[in-house]
Amino acid sequence: MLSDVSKSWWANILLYGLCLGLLLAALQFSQYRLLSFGNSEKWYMGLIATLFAVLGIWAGRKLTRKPKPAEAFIAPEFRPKEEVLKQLGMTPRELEVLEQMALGLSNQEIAEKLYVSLNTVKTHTSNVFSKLDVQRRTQAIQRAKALGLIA
Amino acid sequence: MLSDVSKSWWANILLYGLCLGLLLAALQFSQYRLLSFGNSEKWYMGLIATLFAVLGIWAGRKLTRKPKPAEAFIAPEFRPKEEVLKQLGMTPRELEVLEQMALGLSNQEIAEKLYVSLNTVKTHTSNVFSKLDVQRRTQAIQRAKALGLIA
DNA sequence: GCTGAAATCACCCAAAAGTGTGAGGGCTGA
DNA sequence: TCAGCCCTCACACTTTTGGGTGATTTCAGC
Repeated sequence: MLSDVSKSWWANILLYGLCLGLLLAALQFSQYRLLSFGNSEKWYMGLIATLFAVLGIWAGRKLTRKPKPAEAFIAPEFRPKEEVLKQLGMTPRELEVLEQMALGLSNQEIAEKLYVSLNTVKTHTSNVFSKLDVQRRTQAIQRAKALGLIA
Repeated sequence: MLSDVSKSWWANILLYGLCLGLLLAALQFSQYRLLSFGNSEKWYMGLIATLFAVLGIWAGRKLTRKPKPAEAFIAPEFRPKEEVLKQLGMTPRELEVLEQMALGLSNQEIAEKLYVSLNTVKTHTSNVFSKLDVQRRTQAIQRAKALGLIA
């Protein structure tokens, strides 16, 4: 099955292919008028070449540039990698605590934000650390980002 | 004065401009042979157009793609923003400690790595925190990254 | 030679973080 | 219904971190 990203990629290919085809057709059509102009073909050819070069640059930019958030086909929201989460056995609550941790909050602040006790947060953080195989929260944040668990 | 980045940019422009010029020259030259071929110009023109489209795509890619480490003109090493450092009054040693901190090391580990005492590291970290206007190391790392002080 | 910035270190104290154990309640699938 | 997972919380303990003060040394600049 196709992901959203690859689908939009194919849409781009089709779009630009269509543009190219149209331009080629226009080129074909213009041949008839051109021939009556005699030896000015040289300049005409240069014009066509330049036109296609510009088109190529434009297409190249469009095709290779990363889509900006505003123009993206799909929402660029962050999604934690589910397979990694499952593999580590990370529970939803633990991930939540991890996210707050990455925001620079203290355990106490996390507890207040999530409406649980400080001890509960400590339990979660401990579990997170052992699952990520780290000793400190700074390492946990690093690792979680590297694994794509948090933004 | 030109920065290294903008210098390489101009070098790219020159290079691709040269390629374009060469191709145009080749086009001019080939006109003579072409004319004797009679009405096969149509296909020839299409070929030229395709050629330039490909060239354009190639140039577009080259011009807009971020240079990879291996192919970059200049070393893509991280450079902390000097003006921000000066503005914050961050000393070289403090920055060094900050970097180690961002690697997830404890104060003790930083002390061993930098061959100083734990107390010295604590002094540095304290200074870093007050200069970055934060209370915890997690926040300091966040802020330093946001300010472009560390990678 | 004086001054100031930077780096070094010590000591003390408080707060936060991390470790380990135990335990109760809720929800779910076998 | 019952085992298993998850979430919750407590308590005790150690380690780490952060804050404040003060001191010494080195070194560049005036």
